Amino acid sequence: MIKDSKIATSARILAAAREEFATHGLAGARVDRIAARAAVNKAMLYYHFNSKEKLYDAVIDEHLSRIGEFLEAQVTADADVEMVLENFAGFINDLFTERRTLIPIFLREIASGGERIAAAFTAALTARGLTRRLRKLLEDGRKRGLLRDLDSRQAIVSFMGMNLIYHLLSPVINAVWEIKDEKKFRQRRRKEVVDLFLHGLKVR
Amino acid sequence: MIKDSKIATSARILAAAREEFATHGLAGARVDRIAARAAVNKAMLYYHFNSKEKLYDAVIDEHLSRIGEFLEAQVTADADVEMVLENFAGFINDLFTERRTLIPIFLREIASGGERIAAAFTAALTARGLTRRLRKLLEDGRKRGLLRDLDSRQAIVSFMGMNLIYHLLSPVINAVWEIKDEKKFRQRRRKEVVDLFLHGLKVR
DNA sequence: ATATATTAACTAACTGTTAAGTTAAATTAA
DNA sequence: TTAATTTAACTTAACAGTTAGTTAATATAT
Repeated sequence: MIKDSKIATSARILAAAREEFATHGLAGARVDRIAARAAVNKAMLYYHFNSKEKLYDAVIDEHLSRIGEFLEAQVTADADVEMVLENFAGFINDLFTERRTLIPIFLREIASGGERIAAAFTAALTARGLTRRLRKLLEDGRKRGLLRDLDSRQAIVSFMGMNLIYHLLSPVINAVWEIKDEKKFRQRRRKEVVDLFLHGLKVR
Repeated sequence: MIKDSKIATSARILAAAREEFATHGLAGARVDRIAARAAVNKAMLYYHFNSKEKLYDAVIDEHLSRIGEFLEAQVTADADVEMVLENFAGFINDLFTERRTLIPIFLREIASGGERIAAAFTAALTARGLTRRLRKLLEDGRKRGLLRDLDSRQAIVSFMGMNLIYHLLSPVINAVWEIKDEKKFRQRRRKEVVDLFLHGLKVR
């Protein structure tokens, strides 16, 4: 069938490109290597994707739309602060665990300005009202005297940082803190992070 | 004078390389652009630094030794938890503010495995006993019933994350949270982070 | 039914350019 | 005078992108 083989080919190219761009970045990636890895003729990359840059764009877009799906699944539950924070921590964890190649691509995008990631995240988050709702949650808690008088944006950024840091810098952190069982450390982290943040947030 | 002109030339090349590698990464950097920016003939790069890779190494080493100096200055004060954490937050802040080009280079290094950064940080930190001392600090506080029963490594990693995140992801965070006055946000952050972490750490 | 045209998918070989790295000669300093 | 710098011009390899043509499947005409 034509359709099947078409999908298979361009999907194979995309998968190969994902790996190549993740390990070498846009400038360091080699079109010939992508073709070889996908087991297709190099001209097929140009037939299906027009240019190296456009292929890179396709890889980025694929990642971003996957993040969109993850966020979509997140919108449902609208419980208390604990629940929302735990969901968020889980979301970050699942996302970066499932999409191994996302982290290096993400890091390199940030290194070169991060405009497209910034735009995509802003659009994805505000479209679903997630920033607004997260902020409101903390501010309501504050008004009701349950949470401390902290700048909600600063607090949320801190929470993001606690959650993201190990995913972004695991090679460095593992070395510095002599972490042997990375998987275990990562599993425990989710709970520790929520606990620390909540304790830091609540009034005594 | 030989010495003066020698230093001037190779220092100019190094400075130009720092910028180039920061904006384009190793693979994306152009040797001709570095030469043009440094206002020297391209052959001078090879005369002074042998290869593009070695020049890149020199840039990395320069950054790492600067971090070493920052850490050195940190070793002195050995006060209470509050002081140590505030010093650390200040250290991170000063380092990344002073060394603008460090962040993109750092991010790209992590993206390509981060081995050299991991090794350098581990060596620099353990040589000065900073990891050990930081851990001991939290565990002593716990034994004396002042601090909560948290995994000290997880807590410190969280604190690192809170401190680093805005430096690493400012383009994204500014866009998502509509931060107009970046400088102000950054200034306030230091205090907010220490406050949140300490509150999260202390027993009620 | 069979021949003809059309199109998508694909390939091998090629091209032009870019960019790292070299060299041999000239200039400068001691 | 000789050693250290510096330069313009050059070489070479790698790489992104192209081309001209093939194959096989599908649609259209007779």
